[in-house]
Amino acid sequence: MRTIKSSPLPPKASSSPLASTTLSDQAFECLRRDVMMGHFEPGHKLKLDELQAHYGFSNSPLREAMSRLSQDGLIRLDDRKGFRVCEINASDLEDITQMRLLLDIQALKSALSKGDDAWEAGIVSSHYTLEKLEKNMGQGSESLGDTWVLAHKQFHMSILSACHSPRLLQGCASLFDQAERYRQFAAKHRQSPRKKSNEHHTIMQAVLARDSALACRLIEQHLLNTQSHVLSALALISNNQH
Amino acid sequence: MRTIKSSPLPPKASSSPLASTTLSDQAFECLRRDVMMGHFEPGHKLKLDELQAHYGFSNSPLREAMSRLSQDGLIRLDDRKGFRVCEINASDLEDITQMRLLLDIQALKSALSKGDDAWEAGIVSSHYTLEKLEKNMGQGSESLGDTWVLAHKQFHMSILSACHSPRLLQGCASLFDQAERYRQFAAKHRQSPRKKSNEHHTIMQAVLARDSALACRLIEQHLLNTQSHVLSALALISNNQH
DNA sequence: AAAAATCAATTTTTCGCAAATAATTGTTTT
DNA sequence: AAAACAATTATTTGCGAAAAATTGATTTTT
Repeated sequence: MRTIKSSPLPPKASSSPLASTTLSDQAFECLRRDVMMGHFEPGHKLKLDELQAHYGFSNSPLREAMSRLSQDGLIRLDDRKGFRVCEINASDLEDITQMRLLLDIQALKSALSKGDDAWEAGIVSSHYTLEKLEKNMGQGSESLGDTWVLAHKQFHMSILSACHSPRLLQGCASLFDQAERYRQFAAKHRQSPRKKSNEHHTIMQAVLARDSALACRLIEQHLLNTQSHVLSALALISNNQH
Repeated sequence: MRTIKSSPLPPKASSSPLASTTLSDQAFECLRRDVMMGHFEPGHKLKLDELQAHYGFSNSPLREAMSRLSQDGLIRLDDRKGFRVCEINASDLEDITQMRLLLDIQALKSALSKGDDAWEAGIVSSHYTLEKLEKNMGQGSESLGDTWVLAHKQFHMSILSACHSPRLLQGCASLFDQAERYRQFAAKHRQSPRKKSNEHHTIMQAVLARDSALACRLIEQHLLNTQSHVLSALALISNNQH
């Protein structure tokens, strides 16, 4: 069962108005986005022909994009057996969460000590966008989920953005994408509607108040909540399929 | 000035007797090794023709290998300007070291609490190999440096190997490679001979004794020592070139 | 007759080559 | 001397061929 909802056909990346980038880059972004958004089922085989037909990119750029992606924990490359989207399971999610606890909290501490006024403004801005999007939730089209994911990532990364370490930031971003895939999967296979919470607002308040201890505690809880939420969804599904 | 010392010509990876792997994989390993070992100058442009001539791999496998490598912090990909080996500078090294302090120590704690007898045996074994290699240092050929690098990495990773988190382990390994590149660079541009130290032995003792606090402190010192050593070498060079 | 194994055919991945597109270098002209 | 232009160089990308794996079928054996 294939589930590709986005990206019509031609090299037309939705969020990249400039076409001056490489085709490989565009393919990379499209694929990363679609895998993260859960537009592909977890174990799905990524056949070259199908991707060519769906994206409009040709052999070489797609292959390069997937090669890059395979180093990022989203898709896997079996020797001589092609590419496939990484499978998901409980222990892998726990690994992701543990890493996030380590990296995100470190990045948060660094950001809190180094952030300036522009940084604070960025946080307020992205939070505003996120909240507004959540208010209109449920009515719009299916692509609204995509914009929420982007806004959600933007909010979290804006908080960490004042951290000076490029590697730490990239690690956090990469882990966010991997976790987001799990969240999307749980959201898709869930009957009860999304439970509203104002965790993001509370986090923002603590961050703006530069209350490091509180902010760290809240982020930690946020990550653990997400994990347990997805874990229970995973358990439900494996039960249903039995 | 090109400085490629290894890998004669054909697809003959030195440490991979099985030729059943993909050409892309072989190219990936060769390139990673050669960049890590410092066989390429830091800013060096990686032209397809040159690499084809030196390794014997053709266009496509090389391109895929470099695409993968570019996600790993060793080589860089400028849009439409090809690939080049990442440049080195003091602040980047500091970033690497900070990340290593974060990840390695976490992995060490985890390993210390989970390691079994086989784990201990692995540490003793790799340390023995490393020490033996260091005794014969300075007499052998130039490829002896390469084997030392491998043994050195093997020793450090054998300590961490009991850590259960795949992501943490991979992160430590990746950072090790990046740091190793700096170490190689410092070693190459250094007049005073390598100063002997028994840090590795001390670390091993603390690890085998499961003294977590001591082991963490020693690893921390080890990483910081390496950093300051390379930093002073970097400073010397930038002075000389002025 | 059923199960296992060998073999053939199709599908898919991998790789090399060449054309097209972009960037760089050197030259000429204003 | 500066700017525009032309020629060379290099990267990017599409395509086809070869190698490998998967699938399905036929045969053999129990």
